[in-house]
Amino acid sequence: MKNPLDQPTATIHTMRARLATPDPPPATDPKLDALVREIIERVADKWTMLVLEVLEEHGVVRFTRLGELVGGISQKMLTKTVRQMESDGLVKRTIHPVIPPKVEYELTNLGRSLGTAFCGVWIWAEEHHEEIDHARRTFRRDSEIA
Amino acid sequence: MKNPLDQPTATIHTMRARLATPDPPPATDPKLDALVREIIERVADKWTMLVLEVLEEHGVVRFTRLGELVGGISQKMLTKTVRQMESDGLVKRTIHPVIPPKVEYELTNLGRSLGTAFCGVWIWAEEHHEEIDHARRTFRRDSEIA
DNA sequence: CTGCATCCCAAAGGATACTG
DNA sequence: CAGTATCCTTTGGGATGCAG
Repeated sequence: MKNPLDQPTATIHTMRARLATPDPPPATDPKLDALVREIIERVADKWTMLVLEVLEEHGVVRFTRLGELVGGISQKMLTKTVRQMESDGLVKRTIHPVIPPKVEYELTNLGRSLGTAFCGVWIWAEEHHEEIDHARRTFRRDSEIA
Repeated sequence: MKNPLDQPTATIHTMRARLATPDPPPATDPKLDALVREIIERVADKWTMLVLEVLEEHGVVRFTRLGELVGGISQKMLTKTVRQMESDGLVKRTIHPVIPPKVEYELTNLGRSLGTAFCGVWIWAEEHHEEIDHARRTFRRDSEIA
């Protein structure tokens, strides 16, 4: 697909205006949009959200335990995800210089704030899982007809 | 540090307990959790969220235009993403039997409700992008020291 | 033992060409 | 225009190795 120019796409301004902020009109700032979009691309990730969930639930967790709690994640991806989250300031990593080694992970305030923001999606999933299930069945059935 | 969201771990379970029935639901249903988790894994996807955003902003959009508005997505992924969203009941796909072909995409009510739920994350990204940026710089700097 | 890096293979994703 | 098919690159996952 041709991608002549990164169309400024993301327009959070509309949604913000919709919600509460009676701020000045959305003089769309392309740089801000690009920035926000980049963050969404990073954060809208399956493993990131799952790790976030687990840390939110369990507080301070060690590496292996974190992997168990997330479930179905490879060490490699867990490392990568958790490093990225750390670099973005979502997670704090504490190394205890003991033998055997002990490294603990926990959310930062920033991480917790993301968890809160994303909480709405968990609730959405819980409230609408039946609709989704129904839609999937209908879609499959319609596809079979063809 | 204006962060009204700094509550101790808002999770789906604690939220449920908080909002819904005050007595019985501390017991977690593993099947429901698995179901909800599966939905999160599907939905917590970069392209899905970006397409959702675009459709929320622009209403009814044709295929090519949708790709342009999302930006940086290949035809393949756009097709795949939009098909998956359709099968999950988030998107309605309308084929107009004309030449040249015309296929229009728009959100369903379910899709719009997800958009609303995810809106909190966009706002979060906008409010905290500076913190993230700072965290990244700090992380890089600290890494360079080592 | 814990935690992370490496190797290797499978799967996801991008670019292009082509059809209805 | 809206895809599908094809080819090729990039990324993710399992297993292993290894340092602390």
